[in-house]
Amino acid sequence: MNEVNQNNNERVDESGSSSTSATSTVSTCPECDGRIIRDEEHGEVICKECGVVVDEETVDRGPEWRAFYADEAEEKSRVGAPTTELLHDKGLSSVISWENKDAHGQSLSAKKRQKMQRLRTWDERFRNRDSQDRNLRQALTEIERMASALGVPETQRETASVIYRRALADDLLRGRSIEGVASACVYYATRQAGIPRTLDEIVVVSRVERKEIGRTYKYLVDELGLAVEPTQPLAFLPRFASRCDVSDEVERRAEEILDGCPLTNEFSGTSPDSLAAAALYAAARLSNEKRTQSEVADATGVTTGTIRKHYPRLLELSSE
DNA sequence: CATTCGTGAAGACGAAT
DNA sequence: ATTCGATTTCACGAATG
Repeated sequence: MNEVNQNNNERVDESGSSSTSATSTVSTCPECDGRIIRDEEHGEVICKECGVVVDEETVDRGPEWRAFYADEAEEKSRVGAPTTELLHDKGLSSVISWENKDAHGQSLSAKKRQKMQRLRTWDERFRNRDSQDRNLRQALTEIERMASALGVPETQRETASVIYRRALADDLLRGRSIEGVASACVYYATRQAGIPRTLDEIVVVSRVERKEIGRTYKYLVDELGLAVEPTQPLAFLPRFASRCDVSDEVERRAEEILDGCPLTNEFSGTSPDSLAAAALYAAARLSNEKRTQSEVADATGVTTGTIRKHYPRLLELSSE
């Protein structure tokens, strides 16, 4: 009930901007100090630990307006207005009496009555929208709060918000707490981005039980027809490694171990975070940076027993 | 002495019915 | 909605270095 998150301290770059380092390799992430990797496929520079997209020296929060070369103009014109999903709009409210009387207390003609009835139904719709807005507003601050506590980058917060909006629009919130759905949205967003957090990690910053988050998540995925790829053990590795404070070499070794294991057959059904933890333990053991099982367990949220159970097979398969 | 290892009961989860 | 099978967790004691 203690532990967790000693590495999430916000570290702000006090030296301000400048730093005009050429477009060479950046090595540490401004958000979490993790390793920065160049993603050739998407032409992005990203942090493998938290998923932050680091473009040269700034985090890109908006559309790309500028094109530096002629060829880029086409590519970058994809964007529209620089909107953010994190904002909500205020609605106006008004009250319409239920009585069919005019301002003088006189009864209304049949025609006017019909008109008023139409107005009421519209009023009802707007009022309904208002309550949705309040709901949304609260949800968005929740998402913000949890995301920043977890070090989840902007883009993922936005997808979380988008999902929440869809859930709201599709009337999927009945009987569910705002927080629960918001938590599930954050969980989904991180998974979607390929930098998944554990349900346990979400629980730490959420006021909702793990069980409910899981249930809600599944519900959302089903109802909204969201496509989620099964989580890969490799996705957990960078964060786990940094929490165990092992060298890059050990991390790479753990990657190799996981690479060498066909997930489809041998390890189907084994939860990916368990495998990541086991691989990490195995890698540290192979190198001269041995960690105890309980150290790895504390850092990863996987129990010692589970690590024990898997690491021998991982070693076996990877050494062939 | 700390760490690792093996075990079984109990809970949680996904798939199938 | 319930049942079934597999996995994970937890707690314990034994073995190991």
